[in-house]
Amino acid sequence: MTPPAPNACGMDDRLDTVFAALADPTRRVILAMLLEDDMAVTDVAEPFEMSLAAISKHLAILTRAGLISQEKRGRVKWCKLEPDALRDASIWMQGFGQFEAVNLDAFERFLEAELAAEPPPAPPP
Amino acid sequence: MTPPAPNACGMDDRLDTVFAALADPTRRVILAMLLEDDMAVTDVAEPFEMSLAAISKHLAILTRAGLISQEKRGRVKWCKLEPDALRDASIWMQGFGQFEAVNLDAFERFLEAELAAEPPPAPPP
DNA sequence: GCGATATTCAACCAAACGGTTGACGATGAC
DNA sequence: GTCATCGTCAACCGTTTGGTTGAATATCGC
Repeated sequence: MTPPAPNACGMDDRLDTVFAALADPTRRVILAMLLEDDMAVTDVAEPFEMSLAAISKHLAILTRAGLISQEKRGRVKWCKLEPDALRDASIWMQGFGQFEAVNLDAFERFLEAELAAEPPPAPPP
Repeated sequence: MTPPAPNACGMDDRLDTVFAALADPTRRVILAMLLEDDMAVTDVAEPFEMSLAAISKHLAILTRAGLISQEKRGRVKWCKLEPDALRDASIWMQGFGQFEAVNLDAFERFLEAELAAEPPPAPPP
């Protein structure tokens, strides 16, 4: 069999870091907290029972994955959710990456056609 | 602040294992291979440049995450994609905004339509 | 300048990960 | 029965991960 083209467009490393970042419950909770509002590092750490340094490391991992951005204003560093970084991962999950952009476009057209045809079945509550 | 309810419904451990499983490029390629067809462990391993035992471990991780199932028929163990396991992860990601949850049903119909259109490259029987 | 606050850095630790090799238990072919 | 094939297990190895602590670096308020 042909080698399974593991990194067709360089997106693979990105997916590595994004999925790895999402694999930790602390980091997922942090993302959920940032969904409500931007927060300073100290405030992010406050509800957790671990050291500030540990939270700082988690935030660095989230930043490297592109899932948040950090901006220092004065002596406090503000953390901001960057939900766009989830998009690639979401797209991968739809197509498992191996169906190149061409097919994804086709899939989108397919979805549009479907939505035009049927009334959508009201997603589960 | 209130403790950030890290595991509201017990889905958290599930998400841990699913995202961790997806964080490895080898495993993502395996999932993509299984998207085309069920495969025996040996056939899954064939295109990779690592030992069969390593692939066996990867498959065990994917199985523990619920992303595939394995059924032994005779002396060959068949691996089958279980895309439903992606649903929880997708729903979690959906909480972060603008992307839709994976529409697996639509994606499967799309794949069937595509496979009916083109002659497939004949995966191993 | 001085002390308090905010954050990271550095060194360390235990545990998990991703890989190897070799032995092993099933199963199928003959 | 014998032999090859399929797949896992067990032990090992180096690296990464998730956490700790304590020192260091900015920055703010005074």
